[in-house]
Amino acid sequence: MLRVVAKAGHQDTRAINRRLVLQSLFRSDASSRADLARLTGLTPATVSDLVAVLLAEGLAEELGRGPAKVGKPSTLVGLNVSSRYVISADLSDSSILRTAAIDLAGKVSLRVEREFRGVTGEAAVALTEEAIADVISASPGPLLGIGVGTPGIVTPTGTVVEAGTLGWFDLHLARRLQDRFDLPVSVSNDANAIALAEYSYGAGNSQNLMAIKIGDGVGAGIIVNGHQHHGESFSAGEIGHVVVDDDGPECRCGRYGCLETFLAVPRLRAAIAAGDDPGSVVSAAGHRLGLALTAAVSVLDIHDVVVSGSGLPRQDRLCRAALETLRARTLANLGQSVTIRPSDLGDDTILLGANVLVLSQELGVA
Amino acid sequence: MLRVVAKAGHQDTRAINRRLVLQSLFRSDASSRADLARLTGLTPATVSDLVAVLLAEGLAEELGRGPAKVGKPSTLVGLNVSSRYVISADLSDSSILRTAAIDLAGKVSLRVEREFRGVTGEAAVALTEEAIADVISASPGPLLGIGVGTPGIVTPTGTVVEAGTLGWFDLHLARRLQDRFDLPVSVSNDANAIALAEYSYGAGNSQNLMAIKIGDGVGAGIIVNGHQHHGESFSAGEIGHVVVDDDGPECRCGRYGCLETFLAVPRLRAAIAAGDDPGSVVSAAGHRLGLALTAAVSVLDIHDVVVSGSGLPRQDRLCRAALETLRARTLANLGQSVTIRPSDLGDDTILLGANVLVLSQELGVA
DNA sequence: GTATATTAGTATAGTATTCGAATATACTCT
DNA sequence: AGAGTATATTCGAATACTATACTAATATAC
Repeated sequence: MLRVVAKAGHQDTRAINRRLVLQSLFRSDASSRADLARLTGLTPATVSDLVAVLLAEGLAEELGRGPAKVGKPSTLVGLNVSSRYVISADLSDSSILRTAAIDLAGKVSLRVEREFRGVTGEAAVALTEEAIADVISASPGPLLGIGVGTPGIVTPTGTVVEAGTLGWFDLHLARRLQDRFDLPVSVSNDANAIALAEYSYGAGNSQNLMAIKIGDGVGAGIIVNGHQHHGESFSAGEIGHVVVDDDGPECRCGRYGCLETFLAVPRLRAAIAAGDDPGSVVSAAGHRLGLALTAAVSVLDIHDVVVSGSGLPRQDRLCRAALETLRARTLANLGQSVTIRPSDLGDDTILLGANVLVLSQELGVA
Repeated sequence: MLRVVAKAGHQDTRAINRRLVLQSLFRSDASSRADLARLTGLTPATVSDLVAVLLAEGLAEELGRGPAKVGKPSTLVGLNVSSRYVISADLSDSSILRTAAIDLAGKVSLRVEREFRGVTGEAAVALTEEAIADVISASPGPLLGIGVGTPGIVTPTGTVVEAGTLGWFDLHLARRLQDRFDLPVSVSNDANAIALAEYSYGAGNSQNLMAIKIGDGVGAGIIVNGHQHHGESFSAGEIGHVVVDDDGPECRCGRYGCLETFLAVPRLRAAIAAGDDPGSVVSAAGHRLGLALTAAVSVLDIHDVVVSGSGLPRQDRLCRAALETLRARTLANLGQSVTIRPSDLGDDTILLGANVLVLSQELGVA
């Protein structure tokens, strides 16, 4: 079991209870202090105190009278969704760099995009900083922090260990941005960001979730027990280079038959362009995905798998094929419980995931 | 990210700091209060206070003078390893029921075993209670709690959802034992218990670990980020019925080519008895294990895989074969970091795991 | 042999934060 | 109008931390 690593003092108690109240505010549009006390288990006195702080900070706002019942009428308190904004950046697309300001309700209220093709190394850092600076300067309110979703291997402290497409190696991106903008910065792998977004804003509501990101490559982000899972060397989710067919085509990694060789968008496109029936191509790819998922899903007992990929054709069919294969190859019990579904969060998924990261880091919510 | 679910008060602060001190005591044989303060980050005054409590409870004991250096000599404080005992039960073996009393150092100080073959349902509960009662009555000191490792699907609250071999379905074993013995009870799946034991007492020292239990069936226990992972329906680790060969032999689950059909001890024995070369049989089984592990290990980025099975022949060879297959089928980087090794904790692994469960539940250590 | 420095541990006062109880408030119901 | 009820605040007690000062016991330098 996880060792306790830090001592606790009064402020920690306070921080936990504050988070509890904030979480309640995030979940419902309006609650009275009495409601919050019941929800959190805290005494009314403590809740009043905490709410006063949140009101003073502007995070919460009073919303007038509650419904009239017997007794003193309640004063409703709600989250002030436009009191803070998160700056999010999505570096996962090799052709376009997306940045946005997102309010506390998760609504994108401002967007800045930049042509991104071919930019790597320091130039990519500079371009990212530029775009972020633009959003910040036009941002509609005070900022909570900056969240970034990037391809590659990322540590929880925001160092990009390796991101080949961007030419980044051991780049402490979080520190760079922190120094530049003097704001808290959180960085996450793009697939992990998708998982976070799905966890907080998606259709499912389980504590364990896997998000498959299909693009030029194939990766996965995992939520285990409500937490992002990074893995021993921060490489959790590396599913693209699992071999699923010993006689498969050559992969850019040098092996043959990696999942990526069947599932990456360019491969799918190429197969379809070559005249193969699109349905069959996608089904075959889904089958391979199912092969790779079976063991992982079984071992983790995950019921919620989300597939996300822009420009990915026939996602429904892909998911169906994957599920079919998975069901044929694991316990009936598990197979019946698992769903594999396309993401329904659209093109902003990674931006939203980066937003969740900051919300969770800075406010302890989402 | 995981929602905070409970409010915090003064006692929680206290509990966390107490755990910190206890953990330090568990880790080293003797430390001065000043050492503990440095280790935990707490002030000397707080440490003194907490140590006083632990001394009063008998959990800690003073051990005389520390080494003479400049300044006032220190008084060493250490864990009193015989101040509490955990009662552990291992129900995983279909022929023998093992119970033991284990001291705080993890040493088995008393053993009671019972013939177990064929006993199921209520009779199995009765037999378990009997054996536990025997250990308790002969136990060498005050008890911390009861820990049980059992086959089957077990919830974190100690309900055995399903344990076919024992004929248990929806049995709230923890409550039964709690009512009978008036002690805290923790119950865990046997493979999970092995994982816990390896995590706390094993050779590795990573926060992510997978333990493969090979017996009549095949299961896995997983430690993710220092925590036991139960999965969405408490079935995490179900790896035995992942299909690894479409043309494999029929499995008791009705499918063909499940991992179990290659790896379960009876299957291995049968193959060897049939005259096949033992080395080849084991290698082939290891290969299948590697197939099943590849995706799971890749997705979770686990570096430490432990194989445990009593009566399992040539474990070294099995592990080597599994690793070889795994390396051939995933990223070189990951493959190089992964180790697959036989357990070195012997026949008491599950007892020790159940012990860890109780230590972690009741003292917040291990 | 004495003064000084150093480390251990405790005692005391101050502070943060929660909790419980009492109280003020403002409404509905009769 | 008066009783009843739920909301919210105020106030004091309790808890457990931190900081600071203090005592104790030793080694070391001279």
